[in-house]
Amino acid sequence: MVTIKDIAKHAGVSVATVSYVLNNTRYVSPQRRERVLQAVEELNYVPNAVARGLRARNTKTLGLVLSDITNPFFPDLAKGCEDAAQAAGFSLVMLNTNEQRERIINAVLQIREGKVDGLIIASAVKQDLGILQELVLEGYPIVLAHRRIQDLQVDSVVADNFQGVTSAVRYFISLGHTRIAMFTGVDETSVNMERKEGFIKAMTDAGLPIRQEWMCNTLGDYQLAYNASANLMRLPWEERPTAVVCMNDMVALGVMDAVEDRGYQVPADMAVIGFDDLFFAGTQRIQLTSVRIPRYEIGQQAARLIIDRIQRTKTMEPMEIVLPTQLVVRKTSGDGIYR
Amino acid sequence: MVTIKDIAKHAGVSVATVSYVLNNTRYVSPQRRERVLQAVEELNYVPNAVARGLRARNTKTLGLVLSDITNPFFPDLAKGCEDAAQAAGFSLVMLNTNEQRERIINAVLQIREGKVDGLIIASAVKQDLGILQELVLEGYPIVLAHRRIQDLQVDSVVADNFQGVTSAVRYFISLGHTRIAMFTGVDETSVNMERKEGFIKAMTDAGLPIRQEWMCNTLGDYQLAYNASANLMRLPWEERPTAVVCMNDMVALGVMDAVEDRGYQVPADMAVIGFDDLFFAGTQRIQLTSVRIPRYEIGQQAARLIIDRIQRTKTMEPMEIVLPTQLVVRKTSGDGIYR
DNA sequence: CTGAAAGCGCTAACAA
DNA sequence: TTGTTAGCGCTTTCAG
Repeated sequence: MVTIKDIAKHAGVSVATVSYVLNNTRYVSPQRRERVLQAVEELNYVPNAVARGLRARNTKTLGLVLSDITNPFFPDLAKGCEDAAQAAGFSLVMLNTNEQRERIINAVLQIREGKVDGLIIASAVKQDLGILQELVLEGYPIVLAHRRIQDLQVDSVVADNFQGVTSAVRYFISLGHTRIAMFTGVDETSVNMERKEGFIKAMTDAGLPIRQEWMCNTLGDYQLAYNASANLMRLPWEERPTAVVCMNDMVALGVMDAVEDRGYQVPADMAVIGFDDLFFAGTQRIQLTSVRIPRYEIGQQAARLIIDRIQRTKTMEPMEIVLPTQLVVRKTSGDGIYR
Repeated sequence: MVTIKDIAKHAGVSVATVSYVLNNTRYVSPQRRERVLQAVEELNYVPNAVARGLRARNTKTLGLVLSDITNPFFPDLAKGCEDAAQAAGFSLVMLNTNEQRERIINAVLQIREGKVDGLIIASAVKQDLGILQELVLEGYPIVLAHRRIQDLQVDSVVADNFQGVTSAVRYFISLGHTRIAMFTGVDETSVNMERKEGFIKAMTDAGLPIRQEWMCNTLGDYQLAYNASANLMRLPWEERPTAVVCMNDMVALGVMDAVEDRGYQVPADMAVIGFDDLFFAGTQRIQLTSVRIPRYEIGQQAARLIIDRIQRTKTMEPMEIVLPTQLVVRKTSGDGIYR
C-alpha cells in the first residue's frame, strides 16, 4: 500500500505539503505542487479514507435502515438516498432489519461505532421510540423517512398520506360509491395510522358510515388480503362494500385476484384503489388505480436533509418535510356504480 | 465521545488492559476484568470502528456494485449479500452504477480508499474488464455475482443460464412447438450471451431452425419487448413464432400485453416463458411460466465467498460457483399447440 | 512559503 | 499478570 509518506519521499517534500496540495488547503509553490501531483500519478496513490476518517471524525457514510429491501416499496427510496449521498460524496450502507429487534439494535450500533455519520430510518415503528430517542439526545444525526414516530423530535420526510387517502375516498364518492371498505396494513406504523385516520375522516366528512367489518387488517400482505377479500365476496351484495381502498398495491392485487377468482368483476363488482403505484400497477393487464407515493424523492430529501444536518455546525429545529401524493387513475377504480 | 482512555482511567487500569478484555485477547484477572466491564457499562462505551479499522487495515465492510437496485432482479440478491455479510459481522454498502462508467470508477475507488474490504460486482460488463483486471492484479478481493466476464480470473457466482434456457426450449418442444422465438437482453452481459447461445444450441440440437427475425433484442425492457412483439403479431400466422423465450419477466409481460392488445391470446396464439420468476409472475392474473434464478443464493454465496477470501491469508485459485435454475410452469406456456 | 510533530482511538509487541 | 508505548495514515497547528 502506498501512503502519503511514500509520496512525500518520492517528491522530495514533507508529508504536510503532500496533504496540502491534495486538499488544496494552503498555498504550495507550483514546482512542488507539480512534483507531488506527479508522484501521486506515478505511484497510483489514493488517500486512505479510514485514516482520514479517524482524523476528521467522520466517514462520509450514511446508514439506511429499512425493514426489507425485497419489499418493492424500498428500492426506489434507497436509490433516492444513494443518488443524493453520492452527489455529496457520501456512501450508503444498507441495513435490513427484517423487522427484527436485534437487527435494529445492530443498525444503531453502527453510528455509535462511528461506521456511519448518520442514519436514515425508513423502518421506524412505535417500539423503536426509546432506542431512537436515546440516539437523538446524544446528538447523533438521524432522519426518519416514510414512517415517522410520534413524540420523537427529529427530522422526517414523509408522504402526505392523509391527502392521499382522502383523494382516493373522494374519487370513489364522486363515482357514486357509498359503501367503501379499507384494507389496512401494519398497525404500528405512522403510515398505517395516517391512512386509516384519513379514511375515517374523509368518510365521516362525507356523511358516510364506517363499517367495522369492512376495515380489514391485511398487514400489507397479498395473501391475507386475498383471504379477507374472498370472505367479503361471500356476503350478500347488500352486505358488501362496492369499493375498497387498499394499504398498498400488493394488497390491491390480492383483492383483485380474490374477486375475480370468485367469479366477480373488478371494477364492476368491486372497485379497487391501491397505494404506492408500483411498477406493475401501470401494466396493461393490471391497470390498477393507485395513490402514487414519491418514494425516490422521499429517499433523496431524507439523505439531503441528514447530510445538511451533518455538515452544519450549529443545531437547528427538527424539520418535517411532507411530500404530496397523487391519485393515478386507471381501470380498477371504474367509471361509477354499476348496480 | 468516550474512548478507551476514559475507560482505562475510570477503571484504574491501562488502556492495554481495556483492549485485552474487550477483545478477549489475553488473560486479565477477574477483578480488573470486572472493573473494566463495569466502566464500559457505566460510560456506555462503544469502541470506535474507524480507529480499529485503521490499525487492523480493514473495515469489515463489503461493497455491492449493481446497475440499479430499482431493477426488481437485484433486491433479492442484495438481501442475500446483506444477510451473509451481517452473519459474518460485515456491513454492506450499496453502489448503484446506473450503467455509467463514472459510477463504476467511483465504486472501484472505494476499495482503493480502504472504505470497503472487498467488492461484490453484480453489474459487470465486458467493458469493465480492464478496470477490474487491474484491481485483481493488485490483489484486491473481488467476486462477480450473476454476471461474469470472460478472461477475468476471479471468483464468481452465477446461475446456470445454459441449463435454464435449455429447459425452457425443451419444454416448448415437448409441447409441440417448432417455431420458437427468443427475446434477448443487454448484449454486453454474460447472462445474455449464455442464454442466447443456450437457446441456439438447444434449438439446433433438436433440429429446429433459428430465424434471425425472431431473435429480438429488447434490452430487457418492457416497452421495447411490447413493440417487438406487436410487430411480430402483424405477420401472417405462418411467419410468426408460436412460442417465445424471454430474457426476463418484464420482457415476457411486454410480450403478453402486446399479444393481447392485438386481440390474440396467450398461450393459444403465443406461448410465453420468462426468466427470473419475479414476484408478479406467480400472481393469479399473470401466471407466467418462468425460469427461476436463485437470486438470493447468488448474493449470499458471493458474500460468503468474498468474506472467506478476505479472511483467508494464503491465496487460492479463483473458483466459479454455478447454481441451478428451475423452470416454474404456470399458464403462459400452455398445454401444447392449438392450431 | 514549508516542515516537524502531535494526535485522532485503537491494538499488540515489548518490557517488567 | 499488567503497563508503556509505537504506530496504523492522515490533517493541521505551530514554528521557522
